[in-house]
Amino acid sequence: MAAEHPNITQHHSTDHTLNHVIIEFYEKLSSWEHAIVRDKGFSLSQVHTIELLGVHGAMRMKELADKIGVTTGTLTVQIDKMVEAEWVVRRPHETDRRSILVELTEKGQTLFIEHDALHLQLTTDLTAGMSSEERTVLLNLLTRMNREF
Amino acid sequence: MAAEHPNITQHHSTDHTLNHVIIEFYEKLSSWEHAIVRDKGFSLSQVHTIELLGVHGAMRMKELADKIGVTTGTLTVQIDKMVEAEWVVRRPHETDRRSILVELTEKGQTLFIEHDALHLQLTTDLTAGMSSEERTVLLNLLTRMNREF
DNA sequence: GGATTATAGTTTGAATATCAAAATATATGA
DNA sequence: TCATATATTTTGATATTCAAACTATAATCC
Repeated sequence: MAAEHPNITQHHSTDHTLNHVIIEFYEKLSSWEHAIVRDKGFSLSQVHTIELLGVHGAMRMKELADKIGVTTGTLTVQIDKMVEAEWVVRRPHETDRRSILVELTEKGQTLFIEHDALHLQLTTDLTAGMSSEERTVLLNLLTRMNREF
Repeated sequence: MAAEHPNITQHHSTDHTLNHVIIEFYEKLSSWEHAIVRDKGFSLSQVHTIELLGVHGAMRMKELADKIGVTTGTLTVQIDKMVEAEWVVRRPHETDRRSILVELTEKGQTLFIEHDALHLQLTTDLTAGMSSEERTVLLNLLTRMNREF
């Protein structure tokens, strides 16, 4: 048993290996995001909120809370602060008067675009050694995984 | 401009699309992990710690803190609790007397294995629609990305 | 329709997690 | 040796989080 990797036996199936590679990828992204976030003075959840709103557009509180993985109570106070900072606004849902939509302000958009550019740089760096065909294949495979979530 | 996706223009380059797919994948994994964690009564950081120690084996405090994305001060109190719960132990570093190695106990190993099984199930589900060749390609591409981090 | 149950969001108070800075111990290099 | 750098812990203040109670609206059932 290798002293430095006590929990990995040598002859995993592809599935096990793939699983660990995904976990490693997730951990590394998570660590990268953490570092970015701390530098900018946001919390991790706030950046996730900006990312989600930036990529998906306006969303209900409940939907957002589910996607981030926090309770709606937690999200309420978080969104309060983000409204205060003028990154997002609340507006009523068109058809469901219980619901509230949250969306990025212009300032929030700018933050999203800046943060997105950092992600793009990372993605570019990580895939620098790939051919354009390989990047296309990766895009295809990840898209299909996202659909299955 | 599509009302529901105000921030995504229609004609992105592959790189932009790939970037957003990676972000989406990360957000979804993060949300999944959050939900798992809340059910079990751990914190997200604690599970990351268990994952990291499980996959990498024993690690120094500093190294662990960097990978998780917290300060060493934060990690100290977190590890205190995990030692208390008998999931990990501290032991001196062989050559550097400033450093402390953290490693999983048998109980911690069991937790890791249980958590890892959930991840494996997720990975299996997400790649259920792929051929074995596609899974191999995915493994190859992700491994190369991990190396570039 | 009217009553009941479910869902969306907010508020509150307590518990927890986080950081920055100071303190201690050891290592490294001039 | 002395000065500087690194690893960890401690501390006190701040921020985050949850669960539960509460309000408002929607959906369902008789």
